[in-house]
Amino acid sequence: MAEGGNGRRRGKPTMEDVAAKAGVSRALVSLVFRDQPGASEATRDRVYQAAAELGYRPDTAAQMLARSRTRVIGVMVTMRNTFHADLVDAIYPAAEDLGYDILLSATSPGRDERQAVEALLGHRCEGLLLLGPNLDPEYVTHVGRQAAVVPVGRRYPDCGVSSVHAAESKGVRQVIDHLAELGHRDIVHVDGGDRPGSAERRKAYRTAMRRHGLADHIRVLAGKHTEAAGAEAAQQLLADRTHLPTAVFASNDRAAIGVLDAFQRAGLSTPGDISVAGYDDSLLAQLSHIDLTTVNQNPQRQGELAVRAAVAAIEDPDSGPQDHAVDPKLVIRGTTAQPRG
Amino acid sequence: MAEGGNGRRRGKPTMEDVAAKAGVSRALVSLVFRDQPGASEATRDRVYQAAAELGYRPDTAAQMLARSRTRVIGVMVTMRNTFHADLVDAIYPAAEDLGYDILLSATSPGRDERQAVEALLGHRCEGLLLLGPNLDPEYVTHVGRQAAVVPVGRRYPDCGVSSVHAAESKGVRQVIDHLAELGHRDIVHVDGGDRPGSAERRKAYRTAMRRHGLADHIRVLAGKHTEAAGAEAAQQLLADRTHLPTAVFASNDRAAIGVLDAFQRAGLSTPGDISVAGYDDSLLAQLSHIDLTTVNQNPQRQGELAVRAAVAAIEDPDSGPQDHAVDPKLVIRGTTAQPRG
DNA sequence: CTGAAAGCGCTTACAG
DNA sequence: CTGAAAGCGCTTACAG
Repeated sequence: MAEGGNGRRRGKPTMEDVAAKAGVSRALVSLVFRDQPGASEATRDRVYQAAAELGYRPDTAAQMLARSRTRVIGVMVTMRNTFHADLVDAIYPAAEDLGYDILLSATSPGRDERQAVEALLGHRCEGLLLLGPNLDPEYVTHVGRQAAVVPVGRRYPDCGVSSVHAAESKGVRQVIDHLAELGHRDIVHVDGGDRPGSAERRKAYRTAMRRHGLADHIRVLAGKHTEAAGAEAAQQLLADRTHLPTAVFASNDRAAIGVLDAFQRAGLSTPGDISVAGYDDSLLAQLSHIDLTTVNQNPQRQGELAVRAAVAAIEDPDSGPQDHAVDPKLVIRGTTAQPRG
Repeated sequence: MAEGGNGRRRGKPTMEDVAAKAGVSRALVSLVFRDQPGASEATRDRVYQAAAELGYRPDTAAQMLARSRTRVIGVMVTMRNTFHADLVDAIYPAAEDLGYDILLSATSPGRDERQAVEALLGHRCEGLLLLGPNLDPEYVTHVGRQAAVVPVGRRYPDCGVSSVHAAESKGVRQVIDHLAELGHRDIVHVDGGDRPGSAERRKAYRTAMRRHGLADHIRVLAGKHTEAAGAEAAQQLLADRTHLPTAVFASNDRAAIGVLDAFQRAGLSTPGDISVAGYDDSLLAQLSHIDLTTVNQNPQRQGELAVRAAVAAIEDPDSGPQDHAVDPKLVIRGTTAQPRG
């Protein structure tokens, strides 16, 4: 604030300026800012004081260059994805703890995943967290040679990279256990087609049904992780009212909401007439008027593990790739209950 | 791919390596990569070829440092905010057109707006787009001296910064015009308390009602831009069924959805018994089972203008601050219709 | 603690 | 086009 100037100050203060003002050497200022031993408390104070008065802030680009290390972890995200938002919430503090800086690069219409990744590589990220990637394995392998890549939410076996993902089968199993314990037998699964995680969830559904001796009740309807697809599946069920299931397990929350809505429009009440469960514990599921029973994938833990995995690979390049499976948690809300009768 | 090595390659290729491989000078490589005149087509090809074979990519940090210009625009965002996502979609291509790089910094629980901004300043962003900021004017003024700051969605008069925001009053006016033309007179407004844009929308509601000679029907209920607050406001209305309005205009979509839900639970149908309109044209509003009449704030245009405003301020520091008001557009969907009668 | 020096990977003139 | 040079703002070791 001791600036007094008007207009934008083009020449920003450098370490040199701080050193001059504090009456110390440039090397000492560098040392103080890096929190290294070798300066007395009094000197540190003087340096910080001078820096504050000048509005000095170390230049990240210069630091990166001089260190030949950036200490930056890049994160490829999709803004609209609330699960990614949850992950990012966990990633920032985890990175800070380990002394790393985070750079976000978003995919969006007109900016594909590769472009987002290339931008991060240009910034010389040492680590690269790929949230819900849809990149081909060859490319991931290639990028994995330039940075410590950690896909989150999908495994890339044989690409030489660590990954973090939810233990899908455990989440699905919890859902089916929950429904079966309530007394449901006719439990239909609306799947997510080729969407991430769908294949695992479909398979886990079959397995869990069999475990409960409900092999004969296995029934999978094709879906797509959209509300419309969920509604359509529900219409299919409603077409034969005499054989309505007592519960529907959808492959994600959006599809579950479509199912819910179609049932409601058809005059069925949830969970009175039919129970519905989703997957993701999205913001939508949490809305009080939806109040959907669903599965939380523990993004907090996944984000934290992803950062740690990247840092491990950066700091010890000889540590091999590791797959981290995070246990999801069933969240019981208002759309599941005992079947009528 | 001509790498053949195993394990992560620590020493990344530099311009020097490319020059050697292509058999040209370092300066020439620099020139080619910056797309400057002074190299023949054949030479350019050779350089690009060599770079591709080596997997060379210019080091952003080194470029920034050497240019004493970063050509980077930082963006402070909130991941969970879909409006911000829409803005970011527009910001990337707009920045690329003008030759700028984008750096995203997210706010999140445990990482406040200042922290997000400071991180961007550390990366020497020349421009700073603040999406839906809640920073105090003093701080904005201060940051505005270090970079070309452009708040989006809120004005900071007297802070010496340009801003981009929606022409709230025009959006509200379109909603009230629409409802009035349908024949509604009892139009209640559920406001957003102190949330961004709420004050303007509240005021515009009153003005628009007066324009239609509906001053006596002005009625504002306190809200909060949440679904719960919307539901609560609806309960208040339902408490006196004999004086139910024919239409409700909520200050944002989430509140509108709360209103919708409370009415439905009370056995009222929309738009049959009562019309409901929101604001934002969020993803929620677009869900087919909600299908909410609302106002689109034209994020595409706002994002584009924000980038342009920042670049204008960067490249011509003498251009004064400018406020850009973007016209919103009414999106008529299924929750509004003629009142019963 | 200081002070001088080299280097990180680029850009930017400049003489040839 | 080349080639040598200075500089961007730091870090890093090193002799004193």
